[in-house]
Amino acid sequence: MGYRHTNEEMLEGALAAVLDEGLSRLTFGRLAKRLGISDRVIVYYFPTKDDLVAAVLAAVGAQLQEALAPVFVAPIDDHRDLVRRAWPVLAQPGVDPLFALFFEAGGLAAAGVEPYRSLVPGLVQAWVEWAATLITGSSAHRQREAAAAIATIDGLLLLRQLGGPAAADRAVRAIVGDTVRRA
Amino acid sequence: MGYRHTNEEMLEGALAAVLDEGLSRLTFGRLAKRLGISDRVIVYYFPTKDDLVAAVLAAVGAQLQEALAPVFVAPIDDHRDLVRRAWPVLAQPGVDPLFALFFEAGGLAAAGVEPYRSLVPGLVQAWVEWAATLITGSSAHRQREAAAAIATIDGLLLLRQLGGPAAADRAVRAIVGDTVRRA
DNA sequence: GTGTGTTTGTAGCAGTCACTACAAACATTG
DNA sequence: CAATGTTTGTAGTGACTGCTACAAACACAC
Repeated sequence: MGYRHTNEEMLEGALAAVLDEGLSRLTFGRLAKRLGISDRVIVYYFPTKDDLVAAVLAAVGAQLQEALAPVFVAPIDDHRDLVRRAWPVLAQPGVDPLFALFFEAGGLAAAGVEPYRSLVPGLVQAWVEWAATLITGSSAHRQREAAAAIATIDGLLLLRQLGGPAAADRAVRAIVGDTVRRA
Repeated sequence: MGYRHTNEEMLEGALAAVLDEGLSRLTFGRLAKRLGISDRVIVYYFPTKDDLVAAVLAAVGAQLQEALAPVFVAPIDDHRDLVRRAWPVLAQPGVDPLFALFFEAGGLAAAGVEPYRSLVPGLVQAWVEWAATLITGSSAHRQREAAAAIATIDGLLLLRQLGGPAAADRAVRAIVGDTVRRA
């Protein structure tokens, strides 16, 4: 038998743990107990808590992009086009806990808490840039619409977290409902 | 000379403290040190930490409404109309720290952390309802546009916190179209 | 003055946290 | 076997947390 634990296995466990309990309850001790191992194995692979959090946040970012990938299969005209297509995808189960994590990390980043302040903006920027490459039109148009799309989706999902699904659905109807027919 | 401390004075100090350091660094000890008083005076007025946090969050909510009040002086047609008028107001200094607090509390609420989970949704709901009363049109239209306005503004300000002012400005341009008015 | 409410000093509680020291058992490679 | 890397046990550090106990000084209303 090989060694029992690997970096990836523990990262998966950590991701499951934070999806379950949130970042604020991620500790060496709790994660070890959850995985049924010694806490010092985790420290062996992630020498500091920041190392662990950074790895978890990277995994969250990857999961978020993976969750949004189906939205970007077809060329996108503008941010409202994107929201219209994204909303059914964002209604899938598993999306809300993922964004709950994102908002928790984003809130801590906005509050200046390390290591979130240093890590989350990079995630958002990568996300916007990735969206920009999948929108049609001029470079300026793509950058504008990508930023608007990320902002709108984030706002809608935050409203869903804090105001409930009904309020978010109402907001989506207002945003994509009045269809302006423009080229 | 009267007693030295009142509920409101300490609440003001607590609000200033969280605007400075964030909710995650709000403790009895730090607040007392900042105010130059004993920590047990704070406990005397706010017997538990949750009492203190609840009072601070209520104050934050009031400040947010106060900051947004100038937006709602004129009748609002729809959420894009609101965003167009709100953006110059939201560029005022002091708005960003206030929303950083809101996002910190919202993130913790999304993560299920008490007492945020129990307190923040009420704030958001009150905010949406308040906005709905100031939008013109039918009841359904007002509710839709109010929810969309809150979602859009939150998304834009979150993008400003995490992606920088330039990205947020780009997003606003895409959302409100070419008729952006700047002050 | 008496009674009641406020402020502070001093001290401590029990819990959690990230992190460390050290030794021993274990697996893998060579 | 020898060398190296991995896992665990036991134990502990120092810092911080919300919260409490108790007594004393203080302000105020009556």
